[in-house]
Amino acid sequence: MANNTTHKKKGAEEEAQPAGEAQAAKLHLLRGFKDIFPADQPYWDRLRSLAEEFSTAYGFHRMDTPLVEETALFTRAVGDATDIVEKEMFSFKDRGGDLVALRPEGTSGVVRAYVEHGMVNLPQPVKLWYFGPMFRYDRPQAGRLRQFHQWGLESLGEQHPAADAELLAVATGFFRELGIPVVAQVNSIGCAQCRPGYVEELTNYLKAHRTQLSEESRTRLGIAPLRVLDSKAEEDREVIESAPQMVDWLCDSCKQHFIRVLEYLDEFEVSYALAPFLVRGLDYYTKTVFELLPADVFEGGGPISSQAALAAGGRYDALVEQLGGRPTPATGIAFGIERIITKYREAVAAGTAVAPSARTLDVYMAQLGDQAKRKAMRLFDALRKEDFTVAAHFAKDALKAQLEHANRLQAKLTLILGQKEVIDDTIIIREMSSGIQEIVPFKRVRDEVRRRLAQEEVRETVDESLKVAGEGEPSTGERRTTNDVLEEEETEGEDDRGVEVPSEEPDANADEE
RNA sequence: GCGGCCGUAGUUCAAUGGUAGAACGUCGGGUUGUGGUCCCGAUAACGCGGGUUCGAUCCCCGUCGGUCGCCCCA
Repeated sequence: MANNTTHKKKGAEEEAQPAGEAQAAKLHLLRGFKDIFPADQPYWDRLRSLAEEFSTAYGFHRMDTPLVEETALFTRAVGDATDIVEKEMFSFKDRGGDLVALRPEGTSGVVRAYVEHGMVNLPQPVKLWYFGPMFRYDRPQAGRLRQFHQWGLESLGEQHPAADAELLAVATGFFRELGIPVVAQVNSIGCAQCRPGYVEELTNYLKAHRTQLSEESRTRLGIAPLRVLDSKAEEDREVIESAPQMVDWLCDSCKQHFIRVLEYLDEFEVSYALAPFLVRGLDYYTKTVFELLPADVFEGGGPISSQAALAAGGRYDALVEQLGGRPTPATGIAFGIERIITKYREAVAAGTAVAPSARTLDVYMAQLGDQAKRKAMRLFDALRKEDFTVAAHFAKDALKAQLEHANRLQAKLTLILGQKEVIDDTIIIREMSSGIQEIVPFKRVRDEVRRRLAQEEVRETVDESLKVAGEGEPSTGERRTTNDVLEEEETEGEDDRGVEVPSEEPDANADEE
């Protein structure tokens, strides 16, 4: 795992040494890792807050588990024959000699915590959610990173099929809210009772058709026959299509369970597609499994990209016991945040989704001269305490530079405090969009800021409603909206809507010092 | 782990077997109390190592990295 790094570092050091005081060696990101820039944050914030909103609405509670766990946890939970464990785990010996790993997925840690802390003794089910980074030492490509983020939900101690359906309901609601059309694919892969029989049948079938299979599938046949089913190789298609299907081999209880999951999906108004050949890569799944794919991967009929799944999950009734707990049924789902953000951006670019709103800046505090600087610092703090978003650059002296800064930050208002204003006990308020500015008594500055920001909001609301109303000429309906909003504003702020000239008396508003 | 394509300023791109240009950005100035436009100036790059060559950023090999695909997965 340290290969590239080591090479790189070695090279860099050798280079840096002879150079002596010359430039230090350049450092850079590890392969498959990404920085998340300020410009990206609105997207992340949106997903994080939406994830929290949906999790909470459906009764899940936040659970954070460590990024590092004993390697054994994952080999036991995920399965030591899976690729995730076999060749993709960031596993290493720590300084104490323990074999530890960066978590490759979220369920294992949650289940470990459930068992370790005796959550069986809590009212069941225990519904938990998490959001955080996962690590897999994979070769990076589209939709795949070595550090990526997942939002996950787990219902522990619940065997009811409604719990599975609920997860799909959360997922489809979430994607609808974001504006990303998805298709839910659902299947059941049975349990320890019925799956072995099916696997045997399938293996026999596949062996019988061995010669028609791709080389890859032939190899897989010996290791994981189920995996042959989701082969994307063209030559496999025919064989797979007429292969025996798990649904026909489900035992009664699995069958009943699956049917009821589907019924509940109807109740939740989740549209889904049966995917008889959907199997999942983690060993712990039983019964229900599902994947949510962006709807557009089905367009054009081409092969479905392998990194397409935006979310996936299923039931894992055996896992808790496998990790040393009492037999406890459970079901869960995980969302791939980076993949979702990619789709979300596409949808925004296509105009089918609304861009996340960036943080706006209410006030920029500009100052000239040392005395003004000091006074501005106090005002800055006062404004901040009133929950305005405020920015300033007290290290800059030139007004020009400060206004440039304000402009770049897209401040709505800039307050300008110079020597003259300090002497007069006034301050300048500049509206950045129009460039109109006004001198007001220093005491009134907070009220004035509040008033102008309220107006600004009204303007934005009006803009929005005009936009939403569409391309037609402004109708009377919209005009009414405008008036309504303004009226509301008036009752609250008692301004006659004099736009830029607020000569209201400052009826003895509380001084603040 | 395997394969394809790619690797030039902070970014997006260009040119060239004799060490490189632009745009945008950034910084400064025009405007020492006024931004978003404009004008002027500055800034800054050939991923690394080796080979071929009188000489390589250009050709070859390797490596690292990026990207896409396979495997696998969110």
